[in-house]
Amino acid sequence: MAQFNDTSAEIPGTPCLICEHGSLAFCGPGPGDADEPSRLSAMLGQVNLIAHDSVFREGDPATHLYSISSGAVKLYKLLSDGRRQVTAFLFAGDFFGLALDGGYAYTAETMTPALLCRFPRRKLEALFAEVPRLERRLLGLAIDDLAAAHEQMLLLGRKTAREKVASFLVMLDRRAARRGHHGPAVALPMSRSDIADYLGLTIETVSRTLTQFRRDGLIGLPDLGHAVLREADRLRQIADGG
Amino acid sequence: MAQFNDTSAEIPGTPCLICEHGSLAFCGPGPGDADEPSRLSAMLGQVNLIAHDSVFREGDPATHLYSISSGAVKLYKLLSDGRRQVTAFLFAGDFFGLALDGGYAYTAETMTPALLCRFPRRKLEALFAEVPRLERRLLGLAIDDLAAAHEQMLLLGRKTAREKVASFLVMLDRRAARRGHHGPAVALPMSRSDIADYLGLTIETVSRTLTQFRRDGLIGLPDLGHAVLREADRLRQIADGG
DNA sequence: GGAGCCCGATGGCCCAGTTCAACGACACTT
DNA sequence: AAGTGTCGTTGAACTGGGCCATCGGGCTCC
Repeated sequence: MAQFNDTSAEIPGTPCLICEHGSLAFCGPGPGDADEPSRLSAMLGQVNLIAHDSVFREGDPATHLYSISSGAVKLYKLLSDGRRQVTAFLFAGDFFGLALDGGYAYTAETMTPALLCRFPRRKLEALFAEVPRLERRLLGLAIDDLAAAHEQMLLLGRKTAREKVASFLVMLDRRAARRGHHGPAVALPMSRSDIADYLGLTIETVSRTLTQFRRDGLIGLPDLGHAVLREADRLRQIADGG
Repeated sequence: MAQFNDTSAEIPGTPCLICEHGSLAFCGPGPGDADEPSRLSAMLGQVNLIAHDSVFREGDPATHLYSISSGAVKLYKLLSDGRRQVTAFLFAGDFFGLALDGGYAYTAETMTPALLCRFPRRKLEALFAEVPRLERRLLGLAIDDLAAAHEQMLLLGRKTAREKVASFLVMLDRRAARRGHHGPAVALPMSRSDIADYLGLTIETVSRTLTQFRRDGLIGLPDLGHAVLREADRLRQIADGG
């Protein structure tokens, strides 16, 4: 046996798959900084995780920033009695783990097998001084996250179950398109329970609402892991409260 | 993240009222940057607004960053049919208006007469190159906001009316203490309607829940604009799902 | 291959919170 | 001081979505 059997595998070829995602990922190189990717790749590590694996938990010391090379991740917070709020679904090119000394504000868990790039926070901060553009990009990403969080608050606080589910499908579709997935079906790597905890609903209501959309011809449900938006415009209308 | 979070500052006599708030405000100078306050004050403008005045609206071009010198401000988003989600209540020392080129993600409105400091975004960005610590502090504040937003998602998606109102009172109390207000009563400068739209409830439910807390001896309601937390620990317990 | 298990779908009932309505307390105006 | 508008409280009835129970399909593991 001339081979290692390391679970956190080293990836041959490119030093960081994530950088292929370019402008979507915060480690993507910019036009004017030819030396930046190599500096970054020198300090980043890769983590290979199976599905339903925990990346870190709420309150853990925030040691790394993560970026998703492949796979899907969810973020969530818990109440003491087990009630859960999923605050984000993340896919290839997305990043997470931005936190202060108080520790991570949420738990991060894979939904599928996933390859993550991670950067030690301390080392990244040292690099900020040399590559200011890096910090600028991180601030931009934080602002994007903030806008998404505000949008989700509007959904959770003021939308009906029907509007919530429509918003969810439209959001997944838009983000899949942004990642270059233009197929007819949107991937649903998360469970119905995850969807319910993301939308502030119960599993039953999510299930019923999806069934109703299917009966109304708005969507197709070829299998549990996919949805086809047959009437995307109508869904967008429903999502916005029409 | 001490590097992001280093907002501790001693405030000498400064031309900007906002800087009196020291560590709370992002324009407060740091120990090592003696020339920073003057650079900042050179580019900041002050805005004096009456109560219930609009600072900017969702979608407006994001020209300035704002910091509250005195008064109280609310942020909110609207659905097309008028449903509203208040996403934040802000007080002296808080800042808002962080946005990218897509424009502001929310509307900002005063709840009381307010004195705001504002910084032109473009000029501030130019200053980032000279004073990197500024950008670091802004990133730290954005991360704080993000954690608060996640906490609010948990509240909106998974807490009961009783837990929501308790959380709201406890949050106001904690933040008032942070601003140095240690009196017996918490100020409620917002209307019942604002509270309802912040908690994802109706005015009636907020009113009934406050009355119930008062009957149970948990709070006092000396007048419409104040609440006294008589059993703060019990309220904290309720807020966390106990 | 079948026993057990997990997950999602569906039906029926129920309740927390909404909706509708009335009313009282102020503040401002004439 | 009477008229009017705004805001908060309270009561009564309603309902959207939660809760509980059942069922069925696909999976893993003997």
